[in-house]
Amino acid sequence: MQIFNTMTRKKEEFVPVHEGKVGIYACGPTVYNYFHIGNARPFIIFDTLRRFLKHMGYDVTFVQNFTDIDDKMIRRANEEHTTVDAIAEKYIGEYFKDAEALGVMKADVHPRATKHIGEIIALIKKLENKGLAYEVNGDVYFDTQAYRSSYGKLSGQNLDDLESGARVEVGDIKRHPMDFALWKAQKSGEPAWKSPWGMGRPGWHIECSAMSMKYLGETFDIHCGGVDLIFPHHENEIAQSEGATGKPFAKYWMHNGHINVDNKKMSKSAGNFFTVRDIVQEFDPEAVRLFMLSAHYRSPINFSRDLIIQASNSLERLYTARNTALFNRDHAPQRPLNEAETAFKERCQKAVAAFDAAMSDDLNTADALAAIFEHVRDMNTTLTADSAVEAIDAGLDALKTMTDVLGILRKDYDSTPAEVKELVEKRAAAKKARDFAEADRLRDEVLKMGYVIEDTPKGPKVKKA
RNA sequence: GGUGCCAUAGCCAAGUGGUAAGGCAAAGGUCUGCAAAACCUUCAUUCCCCGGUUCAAAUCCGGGUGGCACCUCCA
Repeated sequence: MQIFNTMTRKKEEFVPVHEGKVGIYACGPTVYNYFHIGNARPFIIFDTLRRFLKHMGYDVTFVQNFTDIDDKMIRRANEEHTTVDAIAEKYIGEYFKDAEALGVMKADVHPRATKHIGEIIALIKKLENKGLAYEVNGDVYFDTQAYRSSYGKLSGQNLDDLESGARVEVGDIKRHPMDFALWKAQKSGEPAWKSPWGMGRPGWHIECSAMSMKYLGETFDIHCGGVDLIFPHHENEIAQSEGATGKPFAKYWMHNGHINVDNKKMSKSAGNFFTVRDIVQEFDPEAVRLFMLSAHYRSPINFSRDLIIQASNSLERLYTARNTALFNRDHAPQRPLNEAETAFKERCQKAVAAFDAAMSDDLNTADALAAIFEHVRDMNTTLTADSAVEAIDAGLDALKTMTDVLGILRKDYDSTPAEVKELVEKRAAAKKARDFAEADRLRDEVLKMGYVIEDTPKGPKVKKA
């Protein structure tokens, strides 16, 4: 497949470091709160990347960290009058709830910074020995001057340009404004770990270097995250990792665009900030997922209720098509395919091929969705309750293959409760007796119970309202 | 100041040189006891504007206009 690599600013053919295997590191959340829809985008996008690579036959190792120690964590713990550890435990649990609702699979490894202090210290030590880090009063900083020639290659900026925009703080003890903390000396009341530089805690960037290399090797395939992480976070990860090992770090860098609200960046202060927890109270989480996949992952997208409703309606079309096929399948004859059905089966394969081609083009999910909708139209026009079971299965299998990659259509075709079924049968009898008033009354009753009746040549079909 | 991105129908959106995918919404029709769903038809001679290159431009080049992001540990 082709992947747009932020490092080269080009689409490149994906060639894994080890044949048949892919190692992916995704920057995960700081677990100080419920995550917001902006966080949800990379989770969904890179979960989709993972699913697609698996579908293409790769053995994928997916690593996503939890940042469980930093300023925000400490602040939150103080606000809630508890410990940083308790905050982490709580919001990691909440992360998994929301992630599951969105169809985001658990990573193969979810490393936490505080469980990798040893690896972090070892990495800092290595940088210190190479002359790329220095200690001041218990803080340790990365020496960007000593790494001058390579620093800035991801963000496409050199140190001189960066300096002009850098904020120099009064009383800064760093040698250079662009130097960044690898280790922070303990301040009173903060959690701290023992280190060669005294009690302290890791800086933000170093955890991702230490944990990604631990689980994926010093050189691995894909590193991903939001665009805002390009600088400084990912730039610093490269400096730390390649500085320490002398080897290339990640081969491909993928960055998703932001979600805006009213064309403005979401922010708490602007009051246009939505957590996933809030949104799923009102909308189907699958509609949120489909919304995220409806545009290319690198484009900025606007979030609004209207767009979630649009996505929700699109999703409905997909579910209806699947459920209709499933209903037809129950009445369909077991017989060899006729000519038209054989042609249909071939088109099913073509649909999946078109889907794969779209996804292979730097994860063009919008184009991939078009392949799904075209297949759905084909199913709706070709398949009936008189189609061969094999034909219906071909249609359903192709649909499932595609929607599984996108992580949508995850809900089963619910079985109808017995009391609803009974009313549906009574209505069918009334209808047959041409007592339409009674039939309509019973249909309304069923509707009140949350089910919709649709008449078909093979009898009534029931679905949730 | 430095570094980038974007502009396609009422809405969302794909399309990077060969004559505008797909979805939502809307309208008409077929089917239906009525519905629902589905299907058919309609819905951008045109892709922000002005120039240029080319047999050919939404796509390439130049210049505008408008919007957004990073350089603030924010995904």
